[in-house]
Amino acid sequence: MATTHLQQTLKEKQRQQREDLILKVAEEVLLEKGYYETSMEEIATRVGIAKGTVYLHFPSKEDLVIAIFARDMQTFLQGFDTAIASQTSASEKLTALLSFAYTGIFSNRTQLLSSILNSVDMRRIFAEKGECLRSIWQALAEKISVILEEGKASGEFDASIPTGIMVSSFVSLLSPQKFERLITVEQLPPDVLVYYISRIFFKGIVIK
Amino acid sequence: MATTHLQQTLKEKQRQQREDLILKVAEEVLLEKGYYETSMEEIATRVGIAKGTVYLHFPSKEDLVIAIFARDMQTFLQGFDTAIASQTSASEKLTALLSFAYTGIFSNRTQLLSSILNSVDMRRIFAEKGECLRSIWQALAEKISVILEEGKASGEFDASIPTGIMVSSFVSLLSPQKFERLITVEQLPPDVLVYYISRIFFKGIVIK
Amino acid sequence: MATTHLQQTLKEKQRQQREDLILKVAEEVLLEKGYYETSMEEIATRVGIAKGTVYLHFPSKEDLVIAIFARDMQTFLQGFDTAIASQTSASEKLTALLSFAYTGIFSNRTQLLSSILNSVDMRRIFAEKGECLRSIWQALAEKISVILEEGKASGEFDASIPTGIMVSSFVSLLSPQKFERLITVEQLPPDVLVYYISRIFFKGIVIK
Amino acid sequence: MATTHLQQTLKEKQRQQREDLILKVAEEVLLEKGYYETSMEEIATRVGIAKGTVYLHFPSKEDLVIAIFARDMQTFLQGFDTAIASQTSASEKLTALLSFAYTGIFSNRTQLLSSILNSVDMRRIFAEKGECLRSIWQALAEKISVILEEGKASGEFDASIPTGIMVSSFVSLLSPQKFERLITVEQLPPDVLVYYISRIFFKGIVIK
DNA sequence: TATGAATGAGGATTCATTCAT
DNA sequence: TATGAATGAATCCTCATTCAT
Repeated sequence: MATTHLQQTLKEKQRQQREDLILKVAEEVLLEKGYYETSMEEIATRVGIAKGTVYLHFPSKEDLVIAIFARDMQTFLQGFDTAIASQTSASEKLTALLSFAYTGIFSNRTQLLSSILNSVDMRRIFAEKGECLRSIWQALAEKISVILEEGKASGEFDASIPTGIMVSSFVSLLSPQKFERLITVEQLPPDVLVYYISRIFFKGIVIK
Repeated sequence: MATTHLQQTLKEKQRQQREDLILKVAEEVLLEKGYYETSMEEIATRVGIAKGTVYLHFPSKEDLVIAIFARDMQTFLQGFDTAIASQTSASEKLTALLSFAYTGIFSNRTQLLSSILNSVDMRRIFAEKGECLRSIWQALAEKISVILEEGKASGEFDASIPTGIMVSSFVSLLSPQKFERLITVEQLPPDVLVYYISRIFFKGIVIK
Repeated sequence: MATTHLQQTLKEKQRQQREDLILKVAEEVLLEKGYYETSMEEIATRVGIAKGTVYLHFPSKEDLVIAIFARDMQTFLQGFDTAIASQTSASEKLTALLSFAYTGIFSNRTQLLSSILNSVDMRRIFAEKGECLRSIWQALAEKISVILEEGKASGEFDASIPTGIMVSSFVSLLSPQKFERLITVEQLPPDVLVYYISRIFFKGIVIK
Repeated sequence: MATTHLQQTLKEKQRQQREDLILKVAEEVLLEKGYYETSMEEIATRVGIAKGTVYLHFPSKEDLVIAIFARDMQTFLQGFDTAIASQTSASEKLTALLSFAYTGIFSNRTQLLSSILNSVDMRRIFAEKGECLRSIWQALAEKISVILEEGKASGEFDASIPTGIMVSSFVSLLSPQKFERLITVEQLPPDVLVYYISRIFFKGIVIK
């Protein structure tokens, strides 16, 4: 019995591992080729399993992609909390977020998140199937919102600017798309980039 | 002779009109559905012509899409110049640009431009066929760059922030993607949005 | 009245000339590209007229092709008679025919005739529409048949070989397909080729 | 393990069988309709499988056709060797070849081979993709060449006729195209036909 | 459970033919 | 009469998904 149960758990663990591997590989291919140029075949091959096996984990290509994003956003949400945990002021928290998005292992995922979320194709998919994603996204926007409100309350941020616009602006600056060239081609160190972006977001480009 | 010539012109004009109509419709469908979910058939049907007729104007789906972007960017470039023509200070020019991007008839196109240019799928197509687009894009970035340099030279803008980062930040804020919800769902008037975005970009969100 | 009639004739002549030109050009393209790779568009363009104009002369692509072959076979039939006119013995006549097929301006057409008649595609077309062709072909086979019978009657040819098989064998050797390489690549002069082919046909390859 | 291996072999065998069936059916349709009138759809339907399945075996229509010819020529080459194995003199060998080409199950294939190889359309396809075919063809011509040279060396054949011309003539007489009518319409038994053709090729039609 | 062969809907593209001008 | 824009049937090919083994 106990053995059976352990085997159960072992199998479950293996299953989980494989699922994670599929998600990881699929994410890579997706980032490289985009949704429509990515075939289930290629994902399976790269993982080293058969096409059918992917379907044992995810009922459809759409669901697979949604799972990728769900996981990424979840991870992001967690990293998010970790990143702001050690910070006190609202602006420090936001800077820490930028840092988290542009630096280290997560930069690739941020890239994926924003790059694909922006595409019309993805939007359609999420519009139909991605209810769970929207809620995570909501949570994210809410967290940023809270920080901004905190900053306003403490007199740090300009309370006359609507929080919603602040959130959107911040999110815009958090998408690595537009800054990619600076990092890859012009070899700008990510932390320098983060420094300047936060400076712009907080103090603007105008000399006072 | 004169008649022939006029007919020539007339036909040419009709051809041009149809081509414009195809571009317009295709742009709409593209914006709704994205590249891969858009079929030539649907474009043709919506225009009210046969599939084959589309091919009389554009040799392939890719070419059609590239034509759309080329036209949009061209139009944008022109509107751009018009928009900044009557402005004197660098910050006024940038605000005018934001205004141009978010207000009036062009807002849809800005949407398309940024929404599709960001998709991985489009990137691949443009990487192969869209040399002309890259040059227009270069021109655009260059123009913004010039304005920012002007502002720096006149002491208006903070010269210690690299222009490249300023450009990317500005372009980020110029993509309507992230602000779309505010306009459509929360009914925020575009000019109010522009007011706040420019305020953030110029002065930041921190209280001095 | 007379003028009208002359004009009529003139127009008719022009029409005939154009029709001939279309046939000539179409024949060239056909020889180069084969039936299915040849488009009506290309024929028209090469002639220097519009696609629709071709249809004023030939109701369909199939009909155009049939017209080409009808003309070619007609020409061949005439050249045939001219070629054998000055010959007396049956074998001289056949040699003259080989010479006619492989030498001079007609070699191209012989090529076309045999090359296309052999293709399955053409067969289908001729099976459906080419009744006229079959009759010309009949006439041709009949003429060769007559010469062979003459030769048999005069004791020149071996009467124990069925004439039908002789005809088919002769026609086989008359198709430039298999000998093309010898002429183009190995630069064998056509008349030398004719010399040897007739020698094989008449005396065989065995040493007596 | 053994089971797995056997299953492997079984599957492989089934796959091979299906592939052979596709080739066989495709060959039939091709012979009936020619390359361009043959659709992948029809081939699939006649085999009793779906369109896509054909593509599991052959990456494109062109490749399918090339595979047909490759197999046919291979088979021909083998039958060729078998046919001449039991013969001693050069002329007996050549007669055996004619017999092989016109008699029995291979007659259809000979038909296809010569009928399609002669069409301009096929030529174009093979020019692009059919390198392997050319080499097989070379081998065939070479084998015939060798037999003819043998015959010349043994004093059997007339050494004053160039071997190349002999080869081409022989190949011409080996194409069933021109003799088809005799067999199908006039009900001439193939072996009688072979008898006369070889007689013509060896001794000619002239009475000595 | 894992496989991968089979499916077939879907879409881009071509081109013979028609017909309004 | 000549044109060439418009048509749409036809075809190749892809790939997400299913299912027998």
